[in-house]
Order: sequence, then structure tokens, then C-alpha cells
Amino acid sequence: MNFVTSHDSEFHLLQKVASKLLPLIRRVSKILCSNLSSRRVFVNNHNYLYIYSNHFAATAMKGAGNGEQRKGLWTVEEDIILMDYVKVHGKGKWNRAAKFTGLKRDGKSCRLRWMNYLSPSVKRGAFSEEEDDLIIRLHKLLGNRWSLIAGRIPGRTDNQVKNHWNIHLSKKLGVKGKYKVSDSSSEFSKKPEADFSIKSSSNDRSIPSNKTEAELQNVLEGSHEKAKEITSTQEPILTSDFYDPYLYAPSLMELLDESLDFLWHDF
DNA sequence: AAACGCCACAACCGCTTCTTG
DNA sequence: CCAAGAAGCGGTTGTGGCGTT
Repeated sequence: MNFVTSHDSEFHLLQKVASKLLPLIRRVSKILCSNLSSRRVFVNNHNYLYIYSNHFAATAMKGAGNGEQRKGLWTVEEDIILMDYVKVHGKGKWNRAAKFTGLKRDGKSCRLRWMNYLSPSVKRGAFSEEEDDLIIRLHKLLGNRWSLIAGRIPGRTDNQVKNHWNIHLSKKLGVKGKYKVSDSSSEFSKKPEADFSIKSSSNDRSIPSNKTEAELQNVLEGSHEKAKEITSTQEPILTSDFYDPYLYAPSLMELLDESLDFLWHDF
């Protein structure tokens, strides 16, 4: 094994680590190569490396009888199939996706899995203090309108925000019980007579009046500087609707192949 | 080691709203 | 305008991991 480094100490450390890892890498790569008749490799947006064969999909169909719907947590196999589908057909038409892929899931479940977990725009990990602050401010203004709140926090879904509020923030603020939309803690509920109103449509992500927009703007601007810090210190958030794992596959494949070539030569 | 309880989060459910033909 | 299907929303439940006894 050869390393290029300007520091002897690094060189010796790398050599030491490599000597420990090499036997393990050899074993794993041997197993992989002997079992995968048709390799497909990609990294999802949680930085998991997936290597799977064409036979792999069959595993995802297990667990449900004829016509029976699967419930509960999604498996890696199901995730991959759904990601494959979205890659080719784009998101939307989720009922069709369920039928097309053969997944034993209904359209709603597919949509939810994509929107809340698989979508590359979903940010994982703990909420920052800045995000907490923004949620609290927005909740004060909007109440339990989670999709509206989430729409103003980059990378966070309504489900994430809702869970985070119910588990952490409501306790932190000493809120007893769970909020209802009509809860008196919301600014909207406090001022029903105010000269702005919010549409009854729970789907409506727009803010109907100038005053409401202005209030939201104030909240957002209040967190503007902090938000700047967040975006400058955290990993970039992908803004495209779909993060194509296959774009990354060639380099990974090259890397894998190079590694394997090296290993075979080394034997 | 096993049983239990708690917590965090993913997923489901029922309903409303939107879109399309 | 209407009906049917799709999409979106928020409340609630289920599941798995982890710590404690």
C-alpha cells in the first residue's frame, strides 16, 4: 500500500490503520463480489452506501399475501424501489407508483415515505437552537399549522416539526397537553377580529393578507442572522426535487473497482 | 440476562381541499 | 357544475432503541 503525505507521522498512522483494516476489507469485498450477479451502487441522502443485485427487489415483496397491504416501517429494499421509481417517473401519481413498482403499499404511504424521508431536500439530524427559535416564533404566530411552519424552515417537514414540537418544544415552553389549531396561544386565535384572516384551507401554503405576510417576515427576519450562520456552518441543502444517486454512482463504482483491483493484486 | 418503561420518530388514519376530465 | 381521484394536512398510534431495575 502506498500513501502520499508530507508528514511521516501521518504516513505511519495510515499504514498502521490500513494494516488493521485490510483483512476485513478483503473478506467483505470477496463476499460482495461472489454474491452480486449484477451490482448497482449508490449513496442515498443519508450517506448510506447501497450495493444491490437485480434479485434484491424480490425481498421487498415479501411479507404480504395476495393483494394484502404492507404496514409499518419501510425496509431498505422498499426505499430503493421507490427511489428508483421517482428517479425514472418523477414524484406524484403515488397510487400509480404503488401499482407500477409492485410495492405492497398504498399511494399515500409511498407519498409520505418520499416526502418525509427519502426526498433529498429533507434535512436529517437534530434541530438547532436557531431552528427551535424559529419554530417557537412561527408557532406563536400560526398555531398548529405545521405545514406552514415547516415551509419556512429549509429542509424540515411538517411531520418533523410537529414531532419536535410535541416532544421537545412544548415541554421546553411548559405547554401542557397538545395544542389544537384553535388553541388560544396562537396569535390568530387571540385576534379573531383582526383585519387579517387565514383561509380555512389547511392545504393553503400562501399567506392571504399583507399584514400576515409582514408578521411572518418579521419572524423570519428575526432569525435571519442566525439562519445565515446555520447555512454557513452546515452541509449544503440540496434544492433540487430529486437527488439522483446514479450521478454519484460512476465515481463510486470506479472507487470500488479500483479498490478491488488493488486488493486482487495485493493477494 | 430478562423485563419493563420511557422516549423519539416514523407511519397511519380520517378528513379536507385541490385537480382534472 | 359535478364526480372521482389525487394530494395535503394534523392528530394519533405503532415501533424500535435505550436506559433502568
